Amino acid sequence: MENITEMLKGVLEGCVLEIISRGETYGYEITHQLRELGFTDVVEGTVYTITMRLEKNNWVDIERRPSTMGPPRKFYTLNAAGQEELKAFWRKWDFVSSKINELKAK
Amino acid sequence: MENITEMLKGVLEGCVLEIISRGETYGYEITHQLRELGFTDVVEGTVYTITMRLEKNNWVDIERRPSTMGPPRKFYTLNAAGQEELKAFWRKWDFVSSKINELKAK
DNA sequence: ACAGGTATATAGTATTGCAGAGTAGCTTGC
DNA sequence: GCAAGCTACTCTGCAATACTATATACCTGT
Repeated sequence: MENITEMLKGVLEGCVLEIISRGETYGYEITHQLRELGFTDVVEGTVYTITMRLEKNNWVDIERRPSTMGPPRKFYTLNAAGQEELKAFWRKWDFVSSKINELKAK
Repeated sequence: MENITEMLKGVLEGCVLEIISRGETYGYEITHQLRELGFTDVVEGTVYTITMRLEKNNWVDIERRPSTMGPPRKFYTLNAAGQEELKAFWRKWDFVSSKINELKAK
């Protein structure tokens, strides 16, 4: 897919929230899930800046655990504030996407 | 609607392209059309930066004409490159929005 | 004269995704 | 033992974009 960078701004964070809400997970795995979704160019650095933001905003709980596959993993789970934020994200997404599809159809 | 600024990044420009493609129009009117669409907080300055970008990228033809309602208007029409860009925008939108809706539904 | 709507223009700021690189742990094969 | 390759987190600097705030200017109505 051609360059979709700008279009991902403001939605990638929401996608990460949604992925974490499905169950405890960590940065590297989130990256791979986003790529599997179709956003093939997402790199670890990008996801890292997002998870750092989630931490800073206190939307996630964190637990560090060792891995047999490499260095320790930092597992994230959504806390109450994070779940509120996720809801807000989908509200915004439904609004914006419906408006844009309206424009497209008209 | 709560703050949708970040979500508009990368799509607002496409909306402006679409609006211009419907027929010759100018910045101030584009702003009002976006507001009518539902993006009520869009201001003239924002649209101006977008139209400047369209000019810079040579996606529009420009004609300046006097108005009976105030200062002269700068009318925009999409040229061939602009129409290509509009098509590319919708391709990207369809891709990204389908992936996000897929994530939402899963 | 003044207020208010119409209309373009611009400087400065915040947010966000990305490129590029570094550090570190574990497994496999030579 | 050790290099290669995957796993995994971290950090810096950058580019793109929407917004804030303001300035300028034209016209109409009071």
